[in-house]
Amino acid sequence: MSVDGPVTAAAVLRVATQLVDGIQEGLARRGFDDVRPAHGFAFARISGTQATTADVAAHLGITKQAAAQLVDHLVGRGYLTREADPRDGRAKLLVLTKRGRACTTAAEQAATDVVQRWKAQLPAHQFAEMRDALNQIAVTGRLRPAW
Amino acid sequence: MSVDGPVTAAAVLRVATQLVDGIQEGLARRGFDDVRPAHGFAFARISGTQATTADVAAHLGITKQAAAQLVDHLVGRGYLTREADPRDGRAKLLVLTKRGRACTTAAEQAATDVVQRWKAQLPAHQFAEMRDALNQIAVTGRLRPAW
DNA sequence: CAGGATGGACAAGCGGGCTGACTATATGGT
DNA sequence: ACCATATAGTCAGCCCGCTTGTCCATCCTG
Repeated sequence: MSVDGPVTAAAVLRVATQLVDGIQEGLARRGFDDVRPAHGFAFARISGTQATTADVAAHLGITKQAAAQLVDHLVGRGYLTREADPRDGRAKLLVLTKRGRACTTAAEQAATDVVQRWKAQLPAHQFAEMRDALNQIAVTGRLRPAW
Repeated sequence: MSVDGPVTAAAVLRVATQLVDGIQEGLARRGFDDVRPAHGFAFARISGTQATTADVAAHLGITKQAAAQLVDHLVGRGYLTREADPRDGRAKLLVLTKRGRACTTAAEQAATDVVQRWKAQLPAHQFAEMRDALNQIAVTGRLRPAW
């Protein structure tokens, strides 16, 4: 471990870089060239349970002003709409448009493509072990849009 | 795979986030609170074979102006010095100071700490499988300081 | 119903990266 | 030997994403 700690760490970063780059590239190839990784994390939150801009901010670990700016971008590009929240006069619910849902799907496909490439490079049992191990150590972690 | 592609992808990102955050936090705890992840990647290049600012730029995938700025910061903070290159009158070799070497060591220790935590959460054979799998799929990837 | 918490917006600023232009030195072809 | 091209580094100006600070409107709790 005294030597392979840093090596394993570097491998993790390389793999994550591959993934992020692969998703970006796959999205661009599918016609979504105006979204950044952080937008994907926002989509992930919005496509779950109902979300407001403040929810997105908390999810991404950024200020609500920054989140508002990000949401503005996505609204302007036709990925989202802001709808009045019937239960809270202050809040505006973020709703994915058809294009927004298509982008989410495309991102999932692109991510799957990358994972599939990894799977093809490894014996089946080793891929499964890696996948399960990652899921296990990831449970406590939050998802950050930047480093 | 149709469902666990995205799940595995998210796990990779969470794990990478844990690592980056852990390194940052570990460095701060050891007294290096004025370095960012990108600086670590610069150190990695500089502590290898002799490097110039342009080398760092190429390694990080940024412009040489941006790299010069980053190097300025590290020189100002006492992590690096710029020395004349005896073989090229234009170039300035980047040399780690004692503090720079100490920071590199601290970063490696912090990274190892994070990996060690993962190791403790998994059966030994599964950790080994994961580590080997990551190393295998990482070989082709470059290391990006940002996404 | 008062007082604090929360969603959202506006303004200003910062930092890290970018492009563009320039100097000085190296290098390779004629 | 000379000139053309490439490269290391710097200066200047800009942009974009995010920040802090401030404010309003609406909510929830005592």
